[in-house]
Amino acid sequence: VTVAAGRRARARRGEGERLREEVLGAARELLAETGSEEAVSIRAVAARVGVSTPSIYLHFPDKQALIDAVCEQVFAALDQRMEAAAAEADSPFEALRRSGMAYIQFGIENPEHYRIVFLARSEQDRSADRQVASDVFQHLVARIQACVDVGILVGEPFVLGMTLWAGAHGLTSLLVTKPHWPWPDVSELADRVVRTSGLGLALYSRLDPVASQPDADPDEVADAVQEAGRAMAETLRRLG
Amino acid sequence: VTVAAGRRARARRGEGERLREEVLGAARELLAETGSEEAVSIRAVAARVGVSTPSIYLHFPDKQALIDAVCEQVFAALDQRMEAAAAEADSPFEALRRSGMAYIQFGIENPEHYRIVFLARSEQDRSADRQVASDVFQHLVARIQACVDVGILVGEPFVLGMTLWAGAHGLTSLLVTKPHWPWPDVSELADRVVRTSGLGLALYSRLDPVASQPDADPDEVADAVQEAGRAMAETLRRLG
DNA sequence: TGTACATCAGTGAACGCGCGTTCACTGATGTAC
DNA sequence: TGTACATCAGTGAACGCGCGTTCACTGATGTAC
Repeated sequence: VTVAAGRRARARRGEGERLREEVLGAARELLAETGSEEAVSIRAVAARVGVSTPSIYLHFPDKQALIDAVCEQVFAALDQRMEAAAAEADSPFEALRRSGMAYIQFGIENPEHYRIVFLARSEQDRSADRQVASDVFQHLVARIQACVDVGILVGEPFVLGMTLWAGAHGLTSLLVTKPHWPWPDVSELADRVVRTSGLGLALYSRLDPVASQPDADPDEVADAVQEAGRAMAETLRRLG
Repeated sequence: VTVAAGRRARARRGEGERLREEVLGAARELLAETGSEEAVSIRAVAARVGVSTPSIYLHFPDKQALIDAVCEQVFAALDQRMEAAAAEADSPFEALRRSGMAYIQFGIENPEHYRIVFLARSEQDRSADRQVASDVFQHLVARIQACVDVGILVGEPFVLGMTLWAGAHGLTSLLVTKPHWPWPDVSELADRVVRTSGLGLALYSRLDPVASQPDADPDEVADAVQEAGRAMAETLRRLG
């Protein structure tokens, strides 16, 4: 926990809001350095900014409000990254893939921010979070809807979204929480996870429901898989 | 934080180890109730057992050792559940699927234990954890190896294992950290995620590497998908 | 141009709390003679 | 059968720490007259 170099110059009249931004920035930095909500104390944030502890309360009613504000910024940054990545693609499925990669990339680059936003227990009342988080999810659902529209995915976009989210989040959170694990090449693994989820989803959702039963006849399953693969290929050719 | 009913009876000579088990059990309970490492204090554990605070130090050198011992138990329980689930299957691929479902189920039933074991930042020095965690992972790799042996999956079991783990862990950790999210039917979603990961992995690993390039020709990709689906179906028929 | 005054942007000291850990101790239990 | 004593299983009180939060305050900045 580093203390600011000198005593911060006092803001002029009407510029009190400046401190708010500085506090938010310092909290974000401390979070990135320590990686746990508990480690970011009001006192540490104040010291980092170069201001006395009670000054924080001029702009945030309590500690939770400060943390919430940081989470909001993190969600917004993630959303922006994913949207930008998707915008570079020339097809809906590719857009989905790129946004998935951007998600994982964001987590890798900001492990501690990712941790508090997606790995900390979310209490029932953090409505700000919920709002912005659901922006991220709404955009995912929209990208999936585009894939459904062109026929590359079939099914209910909300549920498809959960499945894809689970895949990307799974890898990201493992990377974030187990940095000492003997990971193979990370970007290759990310690519693999994203493609596996996408292809798996495309295939699974085309599968005859009968073939998904635990007691399905093996030959029937085989036929269903082959047919699903054929149908998927046909869609790809049509779109290509 | 509940306090034990009465003062606990003192152990007889040579039965001092009994307290160790009681402390471990109380720590496990408190963890399940509060769900955060910080909330499980030495003082609370002692109170729950009905013993004075310094007594804990008779059996654990410090708080970290106590938490580590609890994690070890949780890993062991998870491993046991997955192995038992796999044992009921009559084919390697089905064993893999069942162990995946058991993993998610375990997380849902023990969200707070899951949280500290898989969602808390793991420091470099928790070697006990690493040991037991890798038991769980070794068993997963062995099950995947069995699938590779019969030809239903192709590739390097370690990397395949990461991908599957990411899928199951992704859903589980989302369920654990975002209980207020508007989840659809959870067991159906779990089934979907596990099957999607399995099928996706089987398909993806059979895909001609050329087709996985970002700039691959769409028709080539379509052909590769169709061929992979056909090859997968053939394997399923052969095994069925 | 000068001055009284309201407002704004902060500050210093203190509060009570729960925490991990240590230390010198106590008193029951078993054992040697 | 009785007694001195070592050992074992714990205890009570205290330590120093960092935390979130509150309260009465200060002093610079701008404005009204």
